[in-house]
Amino acid sequence: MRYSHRLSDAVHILAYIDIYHDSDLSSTAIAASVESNPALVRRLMVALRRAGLLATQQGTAAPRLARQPAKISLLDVYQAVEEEGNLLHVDDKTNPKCVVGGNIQETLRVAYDEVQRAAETQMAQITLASLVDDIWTREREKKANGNR
Amino acid sequence: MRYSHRLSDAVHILAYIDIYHDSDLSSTAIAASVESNPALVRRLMVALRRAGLLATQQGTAAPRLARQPAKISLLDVYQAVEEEGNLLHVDDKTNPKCVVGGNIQETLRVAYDEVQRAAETQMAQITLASLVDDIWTREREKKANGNR
DNA sequence: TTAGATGTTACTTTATATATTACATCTAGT
DNA sequence: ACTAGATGTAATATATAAAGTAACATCTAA
Repeated sequence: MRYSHRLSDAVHILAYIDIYHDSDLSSTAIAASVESNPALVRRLMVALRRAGLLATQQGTAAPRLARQPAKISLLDVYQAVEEEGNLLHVDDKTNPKCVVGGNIQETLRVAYDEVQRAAETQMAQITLASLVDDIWTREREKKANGNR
Repeated sequence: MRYSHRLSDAVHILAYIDIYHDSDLSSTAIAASVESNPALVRRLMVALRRAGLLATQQGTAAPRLARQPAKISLLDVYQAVEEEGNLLHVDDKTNPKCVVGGNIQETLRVAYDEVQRAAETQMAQITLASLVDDIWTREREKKANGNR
């Protein structure tokens, strides 16, 4: 499969807006950091706005976080940008005439739901604040190593 | 993205072999239940054999489970057939000159690893035996409803 | 009024999971 | 040994979804 980077890019956008809140926050500037393109950034920002995570508006006003970083979880971002929202996928064209083919779809759906819940519980415990903290920690470490 | 059904199809194969152990277990027969094609089934069976879950051999011998269904977990199957094995994916081409772009990849990798562990812990608790039980339960319920 | 941004759509490109085909290889049964 | 019929394996084609691209309407602050 071709992997989706929507979640990673959305976190990137939010972290960028938090860290560079006094600089250029245009979709073009953010896209340069993501190494993607402005339209994709804008589409993701719309999804984040609809989920109540980001305050954006047309015109020249800079976007800002709609909640404190500590109040935004990875799960919030995941649910904002991954509409399908399933980490595992059922094969939905099995043979209904067979005991296995006729029932395994529902069986797997229930099992996958349990896995999904476990993953989402963990995602709920990771905040944008902790991710931004980690980014800064790594940045400091890089500087310290570079100056040795 | 086009969703991968490797895990679902692999579980399907194992459940089929468990349930239909006295019938035709050729890759062609299994492919008819999966509504896929024999080559895909064979490729998945090779992966399952390499992981020690399935005993197959060339020639006419029927495949059989290498372990009891209660000793085969969804995690075992997942690790057997999903070589990449990451449910979430880091965008690996961010701008290294930016504080965010230069560090977020590693930051997200650590966070995603925690989510992955939570999901895998749950997968480890789901066995092939419980999945096959669930398939039979659904089959009985369908029959009961059909005979009303 | 206007510059410059977002919101939005349509289309193109690219990546990759699966389907398809073919054939080498092996084994059980004769 | 021979053969039928199965698996193991690779090459290629196809389908599909993610991301890239371009264009433009819309809005807002100065």
